[in-house]
Amino acid sequence: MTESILIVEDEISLQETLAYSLKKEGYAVEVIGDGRSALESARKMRPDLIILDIMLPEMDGFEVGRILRKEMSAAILMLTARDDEIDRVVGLEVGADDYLTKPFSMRELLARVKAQLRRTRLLREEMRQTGISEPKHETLKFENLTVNLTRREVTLNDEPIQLKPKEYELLLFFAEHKGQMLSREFVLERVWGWDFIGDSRTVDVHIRWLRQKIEKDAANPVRIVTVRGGGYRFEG
Amino acid sequence: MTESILIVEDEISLQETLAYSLKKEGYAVEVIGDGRSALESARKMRPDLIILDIMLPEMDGFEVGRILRKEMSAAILMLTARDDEIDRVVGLEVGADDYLTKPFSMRELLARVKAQLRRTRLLREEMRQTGISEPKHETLKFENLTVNLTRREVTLNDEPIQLKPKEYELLLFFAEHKGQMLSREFVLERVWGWDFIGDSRTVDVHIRWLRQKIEKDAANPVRIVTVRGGGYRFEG
DNA sequence: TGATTTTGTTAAGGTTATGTTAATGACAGG
DNA sequence: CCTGTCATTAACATAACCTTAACAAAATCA
Repeated sequence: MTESILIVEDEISLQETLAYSLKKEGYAVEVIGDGRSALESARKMRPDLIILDIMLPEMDGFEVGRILRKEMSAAILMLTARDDEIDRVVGLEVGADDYLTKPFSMRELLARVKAQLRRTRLLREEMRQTGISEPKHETLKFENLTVNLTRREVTLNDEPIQLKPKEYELLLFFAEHKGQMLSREFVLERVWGWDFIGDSRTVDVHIRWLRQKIEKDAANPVRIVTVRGGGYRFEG
Repeated sequence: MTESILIVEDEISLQETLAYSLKKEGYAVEVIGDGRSALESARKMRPDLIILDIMLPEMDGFEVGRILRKEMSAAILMLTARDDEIDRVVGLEVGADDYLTKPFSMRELLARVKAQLRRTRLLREEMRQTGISEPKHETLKFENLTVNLTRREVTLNDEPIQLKPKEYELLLFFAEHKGQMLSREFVLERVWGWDFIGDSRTVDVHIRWLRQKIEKDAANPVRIVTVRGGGYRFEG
């Protein structure tokens, strides 16, 4: 399996240098010149790594990174021109996995690319060994509770129940992680989006509403139990 | 639990700068000055990230990195003096996750540390991810005692037992260091956090509670034995 | 043995985490 | 522009928890 890399860079000469060097290393390379097209390409291509310049026409690298980070697990390596962009790049705003400050040597870039892909590969292998990735089921069933993905509908005792959008997403997320303790932070990152800024207690309130709708006795929940000091756990 | 970093660096001034900055960021930091001791420290400490200089007395960074890479999953960030060492560092020989070429700014180091730990965290969470049908749970087992990381649950004779948050974290820490004598101070630093201010006897009290819950006879403990003048040791 | 240090044990008090409700403000659709 | 729905936050209530201090017991030392 050859690994694929998407280069998002508008400077033609750099485009060519990068593409040439990476291809020579055996990667499948695609190049795109502006931010907006980058989104499309990435969605189609599902690359293993994205090399992303900050200065871009149409939509800057911050924004592109922010969006792609949410949508896929590809490693993101950002190219910055200025030192003071580092914090935004690696910090909460984008959450890039690595960065390079211009000017950089090709050797340096190749080294970082290699390191990132190495990590991704390890991750994938682990996931395969533990049998994690699998196709999404049409509906998830738990005794008298079902979550229908295609209809986006939840039933209790075969009766559809009315959930607010966030409640549905939350329940779905818990349902997909049955038996797993989920911290508020993890839930926020995955359901609300990694860039959510706000109080983690928000989760509590939504849990409360969910409980009222899916628990027999909301005051003594058995489906979504709280793990004090940790988070919550869906028991099915 | 706070994330821990092992710094392997012989230059005193750099040691201090690194340790100071990283502690200020909230990490538990330990420093060691030569290659051979680094191995011991790393085995005991089980850090989340290792900052490893190449130039070291006793045993150079290449060798240390090569060995540790095999033994643990900690991220390795190497400090190189020369550009032409990059290939050896990141390539097959060591397999470091990242590197910095001296001289580097503290901001740059912090950014890379943050990015690495973020990845590690994500990777662990992914690994713990259950998938839809039957969860693959990461579990530590000791005869009739199990610690389930995924569920954040402890069972004794297959029956879940109720642990308070600190008790759970404490037991987990001991379980991860089976057979090792752990001083109160070390336990405090890693379980309570390096910035905990207070009496180390606090540990005793929690140990007591743990014993009541996991020992057959709490008055004559065999799982968590006390090492007089030293600390405690988990025997499994 | 008697003195001293270390650890065991317990309970009280302050602290923190979670449950719960309501108010606020954002947003979409009419 | 109004109306209704929803997400978020603040605020308060309650329950669980952690730390400390104090004394007891055990081990160590002189």
